[in-house]
Amino acid sequence: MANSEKRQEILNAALELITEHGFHGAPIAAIAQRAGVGAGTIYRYFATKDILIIELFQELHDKICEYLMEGYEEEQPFRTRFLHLSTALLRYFITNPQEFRYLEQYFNSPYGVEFRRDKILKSEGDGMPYRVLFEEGMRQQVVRDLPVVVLFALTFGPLLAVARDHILGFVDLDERLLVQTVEACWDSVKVCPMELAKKNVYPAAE
Amino acid sequence: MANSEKRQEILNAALELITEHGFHGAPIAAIAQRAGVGAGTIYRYFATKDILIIELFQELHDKICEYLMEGYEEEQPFRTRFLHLSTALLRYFITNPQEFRYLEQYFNSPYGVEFRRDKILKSEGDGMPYRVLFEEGMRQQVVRDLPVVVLFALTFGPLLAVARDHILGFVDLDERLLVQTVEACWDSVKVCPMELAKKNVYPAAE
DNA sequence: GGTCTCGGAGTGAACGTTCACTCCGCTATA
DNA sequence: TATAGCGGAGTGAACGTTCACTCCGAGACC
Repeated sequence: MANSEKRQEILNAALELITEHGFHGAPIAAIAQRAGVGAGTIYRYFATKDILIIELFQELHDKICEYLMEGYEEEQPFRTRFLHLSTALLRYFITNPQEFRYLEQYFNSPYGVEFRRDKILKSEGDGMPYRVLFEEGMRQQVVRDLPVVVLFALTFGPLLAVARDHILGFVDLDERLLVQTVEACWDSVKVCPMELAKKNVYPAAE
Repeated sequence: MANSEKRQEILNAALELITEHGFHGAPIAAIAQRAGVGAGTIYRYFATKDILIIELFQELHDKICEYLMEGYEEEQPFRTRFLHLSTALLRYFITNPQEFRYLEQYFNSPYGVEFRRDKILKSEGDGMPYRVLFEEGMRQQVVRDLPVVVLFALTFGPLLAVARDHILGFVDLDERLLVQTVEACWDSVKVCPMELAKKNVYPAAE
């Protein structure tokens, strides 16, 4: 087994075991066994278990970002762009349940809080298509005038919840239902036409 | 210290420590110390640590249900009822951050999955005002025709996410913003007037 | 009333288990 | 043979749980 192959085997084994049994139910010894290496070998590639967990997250994160941007076009209208990103994200999750479960655990742990703190506080839009979409959309009165954090919550909250429920078997998200769900999310983020009309006709009323 | 007082002290200590450090960062020894009792005493009230965790959850759950139903009136229109429940829930969370953090951890663990499996599979609406609201709302074409699980996701997904972000200090949810957020949730759950009109005029188109 | 007895709640040191991590001998390759 | 990478038994710390013991207040008896 080549060098980098062994590293990948360790990451795969960690993904599988952590997905099945959680961070605390996946001891280094078990990861080593499933990867077909010795326990000590893991420490030749990752200084600590924490670092293994973080690097695994970063690999998955990069993979998803790449997937989301496939076929994404800045020139499309806001709604189209939102639907593209969100359906792609949801579709990725339900076709890669293992990766989803890992990410879910990661975000619901102190690791994830740190990650989000970084992302939110540094206000650059680099590589964050959603942020750009929301900020530009607010300027053009297509997206509600709410803090970006709230818009994120309105979008990712439902998406993560339905993905989880689908994977747990609580609902069967076929393509039609998936699109309906994402459209519903959009309706919570967009400025609805009636509100917009009211604002423009009686600007002082607000 | 009376008998039941001691039990409450243990529950309080567990709530504090688990909120601060997670399930795995709150050893029985530490809970006992904070509660001012011996480690062995805890096992006179709770057979295992798991049972302590589950009973603590049930106490908090009951408390919230009671709070939500204060001033709730079945006769009000759907939107009013939805806003009542959801603003109450969100307000409860941000004024009781410790309880929220505990519930969040609980739901994001195997305990929570079991709980939700029970709640979803038994389709009785007993003590579940949201479920009644959604099912009745769908029949009257006020709420979108989606699986109840998806409607739950559209509602609780954003609410939990913004509550968490408020508590972590990523956003400041004042009363105005809180209501705006809940209204946005409603817009993802309700049937929007244009859709309804379309459906009624061209019923065959769908 | 004073003293003795007893039941059971309370205690915390000790136990067995599990874990992340280390260390040193082994092996494959050149 | 020399070297670099690897393996897995070993290590100490930390955990949930147990159990032999302490302590105290309520009755029983004088």
